[in-house]
Amino acid sequence: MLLRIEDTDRARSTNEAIDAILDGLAWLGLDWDEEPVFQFSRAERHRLVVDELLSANRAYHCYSTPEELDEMRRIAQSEGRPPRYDGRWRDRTPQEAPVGVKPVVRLKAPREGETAINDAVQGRVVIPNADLDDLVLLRSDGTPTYMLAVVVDDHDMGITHVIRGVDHLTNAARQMQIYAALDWPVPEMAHIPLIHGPDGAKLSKRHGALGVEAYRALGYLPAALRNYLVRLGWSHGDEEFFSTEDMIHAFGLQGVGKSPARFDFAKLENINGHYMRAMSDADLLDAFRKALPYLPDGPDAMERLDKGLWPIFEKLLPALKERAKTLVELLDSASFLFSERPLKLDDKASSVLAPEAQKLLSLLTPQLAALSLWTASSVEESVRAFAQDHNVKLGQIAQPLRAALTGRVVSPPIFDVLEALDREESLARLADQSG
RNA sequence: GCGCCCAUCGUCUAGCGGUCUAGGACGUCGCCCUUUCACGGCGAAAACAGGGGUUCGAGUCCCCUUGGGCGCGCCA
Repeated sequence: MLLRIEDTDRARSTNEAIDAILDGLAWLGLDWDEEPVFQFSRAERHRLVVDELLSANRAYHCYSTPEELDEMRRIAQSEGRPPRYDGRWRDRTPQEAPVGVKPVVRLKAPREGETAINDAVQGRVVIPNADLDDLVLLRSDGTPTYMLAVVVDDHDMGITHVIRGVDHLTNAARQMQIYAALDWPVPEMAHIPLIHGPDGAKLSKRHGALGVEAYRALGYLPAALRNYLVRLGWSHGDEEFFSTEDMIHAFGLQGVGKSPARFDFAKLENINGHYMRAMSDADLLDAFRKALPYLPDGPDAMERLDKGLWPIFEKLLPALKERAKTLVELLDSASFLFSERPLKLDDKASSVLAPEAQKLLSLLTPQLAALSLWTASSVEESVRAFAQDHNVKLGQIAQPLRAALTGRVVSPPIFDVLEALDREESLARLADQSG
């Protein structure tokens, strides 16, 4: 697989922008083999193609200034016509060129008839040529535009399928005019629907859309995101889960619908949770460690876990992962492990630790301290006996225990927590809260 | 404004003229499991945008309306 970076817009193609693309794709697991091709490095080739077009009289120099073009569009708009370039330089000679104006090169596009796109997803789409003006091939500074560059590169690189968002549909028509002027065969085209925001409004950077890197910080797994994304606008019967292998076998343009989908975080979370549970503990641990630096408060948590707490984390991971839909939730649900004593209790935990409960805990603590063996089952046995002796339900002692040990009212099974925390830490936390 | 495209539960979708009293998934709501929360299991509510045609028969074909989206740069 080959990666091509379309960097013909020099101002926007900053190193940061390019790194963000590379980084995002790599994280998502969308790999490429050879060195990326930077489109701008092929500018010389693009200019050569334009020379051909010029000498074949399929393109021409245009001396209209940006101000002139603005004016043109404004007037057209006010007269109810489409805002287009009017082709005023189409058939003029260079002798008429105003001095001091650097020209652009425009394609001499057909003015009548229509251009048809045979699209694998959209079907046959016909655009009147009157709605397509003479697009710019070379800017006045001599650099190629994207419109020209894609066509030349796709042709030179032997691209068989052009698959992209519908926002490129009319570009496809324009590009076909370039193919036609060059007498080149047109690759298979497929324009897939766009993804909308949860509110149905458009999803774009300008409207709060997230870059790939944001999904990493949100704690999603690349495999889960891929799975979620592939099911947006495409389906394969009733199947919901697809491994990379499955996708490769099952995916086809025939299954792609034409209507746009809304992005639904609830479903993404569900799928992510599914992947987390389905993963082996070792793989999940690995994914978690890799993601940690990017998660909110992750670096801080990493520092604390590095102080010998990883074994405890690992021990509780099977219980923890049942309760988390994202890596962020996983981190949050594990935070009691490395919280410093005395623990800060959340509101619900404080109310669980009423005086009555505190009294029970102070009675239980010495009994636990006397245990010769500290395992989940030995502790459980002891606590169950305690509950019976004091004629309380298990929950009446388990909940205060949970509150005292985790600072919360929700956690993995409490006896597993006791075991993971170990005797010393558990007893210390109990002492902190049994007042 | 002009051009193009879209329209099944709240959301993602199955459906390619009769098997649809419309299926699955997420979400929601019950119940079960249970030391909490999850997981898991069982169950429920929930949709063919509206109107005309075509046809023996329309969610499925055609037209209109309405509602959405995309495009109209010396951006990509």
